[in-house]
Amino acid sequence: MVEKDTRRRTIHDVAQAAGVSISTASNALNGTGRTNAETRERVIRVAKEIGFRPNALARGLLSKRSHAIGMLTNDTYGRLTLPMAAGVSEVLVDHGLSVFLCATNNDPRLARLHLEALLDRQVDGIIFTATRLDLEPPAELAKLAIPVVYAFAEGPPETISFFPDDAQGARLAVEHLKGLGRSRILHITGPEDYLSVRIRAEAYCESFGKGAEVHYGDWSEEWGHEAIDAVFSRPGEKPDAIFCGNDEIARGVIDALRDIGITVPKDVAVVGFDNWEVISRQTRPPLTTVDMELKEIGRRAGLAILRLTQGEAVPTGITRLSCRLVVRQSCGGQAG
Amino acid sequence: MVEKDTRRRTIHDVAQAAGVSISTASNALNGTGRTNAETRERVIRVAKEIGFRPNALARGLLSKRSHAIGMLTNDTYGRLTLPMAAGVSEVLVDHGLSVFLCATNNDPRLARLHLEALLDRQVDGIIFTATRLDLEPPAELAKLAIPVVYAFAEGPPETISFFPDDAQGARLAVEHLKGLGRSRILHITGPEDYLSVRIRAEAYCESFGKGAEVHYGDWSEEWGHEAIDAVFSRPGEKPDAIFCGNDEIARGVIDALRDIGITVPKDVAVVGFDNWEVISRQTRPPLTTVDMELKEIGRRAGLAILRLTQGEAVPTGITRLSCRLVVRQSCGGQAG
DNA sequence: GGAATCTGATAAAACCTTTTATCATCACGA
DNA sequence: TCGTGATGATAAAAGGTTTTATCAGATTCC
Repeated sequence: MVEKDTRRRTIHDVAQAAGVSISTASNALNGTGRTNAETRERVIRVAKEIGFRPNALARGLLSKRSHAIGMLTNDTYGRLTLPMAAGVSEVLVDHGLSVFLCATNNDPRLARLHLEALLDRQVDGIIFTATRLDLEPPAELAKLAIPVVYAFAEGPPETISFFPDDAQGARLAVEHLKGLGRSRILHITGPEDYLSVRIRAEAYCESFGKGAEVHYGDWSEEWGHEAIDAVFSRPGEKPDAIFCGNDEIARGVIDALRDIGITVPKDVAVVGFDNWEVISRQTRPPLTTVDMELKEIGRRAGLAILRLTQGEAVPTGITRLSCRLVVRQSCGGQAG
Repeated sequence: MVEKDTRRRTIHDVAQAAGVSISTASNALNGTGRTNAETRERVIRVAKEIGFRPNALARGLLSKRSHAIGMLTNDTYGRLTLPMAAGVSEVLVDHGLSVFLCATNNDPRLARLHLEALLDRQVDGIIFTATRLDLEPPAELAKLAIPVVYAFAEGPPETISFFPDDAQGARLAVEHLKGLGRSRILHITGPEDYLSVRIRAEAYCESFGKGAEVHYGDWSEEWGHEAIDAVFSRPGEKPDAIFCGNDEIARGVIDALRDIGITVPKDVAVVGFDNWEVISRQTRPPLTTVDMELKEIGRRAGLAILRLTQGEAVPTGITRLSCRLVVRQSCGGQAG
């Protein structure tokens, strides 16, 4: 009985089958050196026939480029990190780069463990992402010899970071509401110690002007309820629009309004933030909300790493990427 | 001005600094061969001093084990895949294995591209996960020379698959409701062409017995509303409990019940499926639901790959892992 | 004292690929 | 005929690590 050889084919096998030396095979396959057109064709044909694929480890060992990057994330695979990872991967896969995903779960020990593993693997670069903008990235990162890009996280000076443009997103929401004729717009949002919360609140105040009113709380539906109950039970003029810090709060707001007999969007228009579809599509009415374009942030971060690994320069500093307003039915206007 | 040497330290540097040969250094560091205790200590100390870490590429090239695995997933980083990825990573990181995450986005071209990249990188194994149990995994997978494990997906015969135990999960829900004295339990669930939907429905019917009633629909809150409206507007006896196919449906059901003046859990108890916390924690009252323990599925899949790469045998076939009932307030009972 | 055994260290091969330098062959011009 | 250049192929080195086989020296035993 003949044993089938299950070994992977190497360039040695190609050379032997094509009747040339290893170096000639390599030159032919990579288009380097000087090779006769006929031999080159033959080598390529033979390589395809026997199913040769170069060993990335050997290649990386020599070139000192592993064609892999690491993605280090702060959180346990939350909803922010993953769309970004999709964007990163999307940009890189066609350039032959693969992505190691490392969840540090906010544990410094785990972060160091993963970081060391990545360096041992000679990754070409690292993308660091966080769930909160104002969370400090591990200091070791800044000292590495390989490129590092921060996405949804801010690195030290002279590094490269990508963020959603929170201020522009907030303005988008407020301008939309103003454009629909709303004049008493409230802002109900998350905890004030989040940087993004402060930026959005500030942009809201500037854009809306006199009469702006911000209610800080937490990221829950519960809080949306509470805030509405408080606002509508006090005397005086009532708001005709609510700009919410995220979609969960918006959902609570909408439910609370319905409970006290106020119609959305006729009496009060509501805008959310995040476009977390499981929530925003399922509210009644479906929620108009600000999408942070996380996938695009991932794409840009991936592109930056790609350029850096190719030795090109990428401008340092923070790049803020535009948010997009997703119009559904919670504001009235064209969609009714 | 002296240039700082930014090169990574190699075992050659260690050997030189310790005044021994490369082989001795290797033996000392790995505890192989015969080494004098004193020399061994010295080598280890020197290695630590100059910050030596072995190059994983070189190591992998020789040992033919890259100490990395690939995770191939069907969906665009959905909520099912990611808890599993966390579980996988959690098990493997302490064994020095890293994880390549590849999202195929249901595109066969992309799947092949990623698969080839993984093989070129000499990964030690592959975990395939899908968003739907009855989706066919790519056929190439079965022919690979490296171990493959399926998580939340079924491989061909003689392969290794891990699933949540849908039947047990459904029984858990029904028994819980029965134990609380509920006697007219309805099942409102997703599309009948999902295998898991059929399994859960069947288990519900068996466990509940005579009078079982299944309503198939889609995975939306909308559908939960509709179903409740239909059931409660028809004549005859009304249910006192609803077992829902997922948390979104359950949320729709709870909202619909409130709208028609029926109190949860006093008049009708509700159980969900998935324990998708953004929903299950935020319903009013918070939802009692079945958790599929996705992270545990990931852990088991990771463990299986680990064993296989170490040459140990792992029993083939489908392993169904128990679901867990998360008791909140939507059923009454001890939690009120 | 000489053979046998043991100890500790090392040289060299191997893993697979790319690249540099070398070599052989042939054509061509002087 | 000899040198010059160009062409096409190849041997060898390099990358960093592990492993096998070898070697020198010390120890033990008769």
